[in-house]
Amino acid sequence: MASKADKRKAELRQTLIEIAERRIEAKGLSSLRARDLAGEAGCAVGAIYNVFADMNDLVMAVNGRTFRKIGEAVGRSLEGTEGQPPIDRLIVMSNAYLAFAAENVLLWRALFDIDMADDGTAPDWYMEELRKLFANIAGPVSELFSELDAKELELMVRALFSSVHGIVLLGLQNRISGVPRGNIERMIAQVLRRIGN
Amino acid sequence: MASKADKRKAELRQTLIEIAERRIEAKGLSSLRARDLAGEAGCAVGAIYNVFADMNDLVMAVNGRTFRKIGEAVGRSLEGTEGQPPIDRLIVMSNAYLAFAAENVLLWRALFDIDMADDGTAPDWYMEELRKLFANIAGPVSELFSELDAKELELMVRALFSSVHGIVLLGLQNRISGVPRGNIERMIAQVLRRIGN
DNA sequence: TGTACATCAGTGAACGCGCGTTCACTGATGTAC
DNA sequence: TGTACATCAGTGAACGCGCGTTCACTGATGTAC
Repeated sequence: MASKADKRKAELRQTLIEIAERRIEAKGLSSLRARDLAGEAGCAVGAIYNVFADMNDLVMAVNGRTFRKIGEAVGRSLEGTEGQPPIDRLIVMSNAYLAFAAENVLLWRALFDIDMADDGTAPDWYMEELRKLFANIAGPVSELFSELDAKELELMVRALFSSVHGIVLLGLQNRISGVPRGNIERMIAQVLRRIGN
Repeated sequence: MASKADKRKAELRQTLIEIAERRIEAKGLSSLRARDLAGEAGCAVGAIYNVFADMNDLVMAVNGRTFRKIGEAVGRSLEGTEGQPPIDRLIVMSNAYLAFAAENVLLWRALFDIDMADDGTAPDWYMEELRKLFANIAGPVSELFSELDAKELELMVRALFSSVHGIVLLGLQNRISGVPRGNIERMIAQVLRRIGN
C-alpha cells in the first residue's frame, strides 16, 4: 500500500467534503461548482474525480455526514431525559431536529434536493440512518401507545416524524408559511401534546 | 384592440399552459424544455416569449392553476359534510389533498420546486390561494378548539396543514418513507383523530 | 545503497452539450383617409 | 371600396454561456533487484 499517497488522497477527500459542506450551507446546493471547490481546496478540478466518481457522489458524502449529524443531535438531546414522560421526550427530539434544520437550513435542504433528483433507491447509509432516527422515536412512541401492535406502531412513528418534519419544513420556508422559530416550537408542542393526550 | 390577434395570443397562452402542465406531470418540472413545448404547440420557440416573460413565468402560470385545482378539490370534498363532526371534515379534506397529490405527484411537486428556486416573496396569487386553503381548514379547527384564541388558532391551522402535508410528502416519496396509499390515509387519520380527541 | 521501472495522484486546458433567450425578419391583421 | 401604412404575432437560426467531465501529460512515491 502506498501509505503516503493514500493518506493524501484520504485527506483530499475529507477536505473536499468539508469545503463542499461549507459552501452548500453558505450558498445552497444549486450553487455548488466543481471549479469553486477545486479553487478553494487548492487542487485541480480533475483531482476531484480521483477521489469521487462525480459531483453527485461528493454531495452524497456531504449528505451522509449531515444525516449522521442530525442523528447525533437528536440522540444527544435525549441525554438526561430518561425519567421524563414520553411525550416530553418526543418534543425534545423534535426541537433538536428543528434546531438543526434552522441552523443548517441549506445543508438540511440539500438532503432532500438530491434525493428528488436521482430517481431510484436510496443508498444504504441513507436507509440505515433513517432507521436509527426512527429507532430513537420508537422508544417513547411505544410507551405512549402501548395498545398499538407493531405494524401500527411503525406507522405511528412514521406519521409523527412526518408531521414534525412538515411543520419544520413549512415553518422554515419564508414564502409559504414562514414563521418565527418560537412559533414553530409552539406548533410542534401543540400537535404532539394533543396526540399524547 | 386587435381582437383577432388578441384572441390568438390568449389561445396560445392557454395552449402552452396546458401542454406544459401535461409535460410536467409526465416527466417532471426539470425535464420541461422550451423547444419541446413549442414543438408540441406547433409554434416557434420565440412565440413563447411573446406570451410569457420567460419559462419561469410559464411555470408560475401552471402552478397557479395547480394551486387553484387543489383548493377546488379540497373545497369540493367538503360538500355534504356539513353535519359531520369537525374532525371528520378535517380528515376528509386531508384525504382530498392526499388524493390530488397522489394523482398529480409531479405537478404537485413543481409547486414547491419552483418556489425553492426563486428567493424572494411569493406572488400574490400564491398567498391568496394559501389563504383560501387555510380558511377551509379554519372552520372545523375553530369548532374543535374553541378554547384557543385567534392567534393560537391560526398557529393550529398551520400546524395541522403542515403535519398533513408532511405525511403526504414523505408518504409519496419512494425512498425516504414511501408507503402504500392506504397507509398514508391511516397515518393521517391516526394523527388527526388523536389530536381531535 | 543505488538504479530502473511502475504506479497513480494530480494537472488544467479543452471538450461537449444542453438549453434558455434573442433578434432581424416576415406576413397577417387592423387602421386612416 | 381601395390604397398606403403601422403594428405586432410569429419565425427559427444563432448566440452565449455555464459547467460537469475528460484526457494526455507530469512528477512524486514506492517497489524490485
